[in-house]
Amino acid sequence: MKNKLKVLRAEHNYTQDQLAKAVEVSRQTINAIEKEKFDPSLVLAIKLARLFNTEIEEIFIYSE
Amino acid sequence: MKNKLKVLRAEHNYTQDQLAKAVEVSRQTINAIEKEKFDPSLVLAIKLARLFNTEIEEIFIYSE
DNA sequence: CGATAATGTCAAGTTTGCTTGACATTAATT
DNA sequence: AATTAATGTCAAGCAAACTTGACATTATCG
Repeated sequence: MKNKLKVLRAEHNYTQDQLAKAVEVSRQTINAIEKEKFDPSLVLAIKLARLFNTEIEEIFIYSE
Repeated sequence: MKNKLKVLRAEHNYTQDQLAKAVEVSRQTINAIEKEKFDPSLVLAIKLARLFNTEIEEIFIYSE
């Protein structure tokens, strides 16, 4: 799964740490997702979409 | 998190087993999600939304 | 009623998401 | 150049998602 987290975060002027706090996960989790080490849980994906005022599938692109 | 899986599945005339196969998980996983034992992964949520031609947040309702 | 399909549930095990803590690298500021 | 902020990454551990296998209960149907 690909994602546009880093871009969205930049557009909204958040550091990884600030974003982590805003969605209540650790900074390492945000970093790992940006680096596509793993995918977020559904709850985290929802929180991120809401924070950035967009749809989950605008952030997370899944093919197949 | 609440969800409308059971209703959607009924509307589309799927058995739990058929749905499980359609989204490539076990029947028990579908059952557990319907019974709200746990939430699906993001990938599974996306597959379900696509199969039912709807949005993730139309199926999975998260508050807070 | 009796058979079969569908659903519910439990246990045990694997994988994945996420945590804390630590430290190294890179970018920004002074 | 030196300090600080931000990011990258690793390890160890816990929790949640998901698996297989088994069996019990509830619907459906001949």
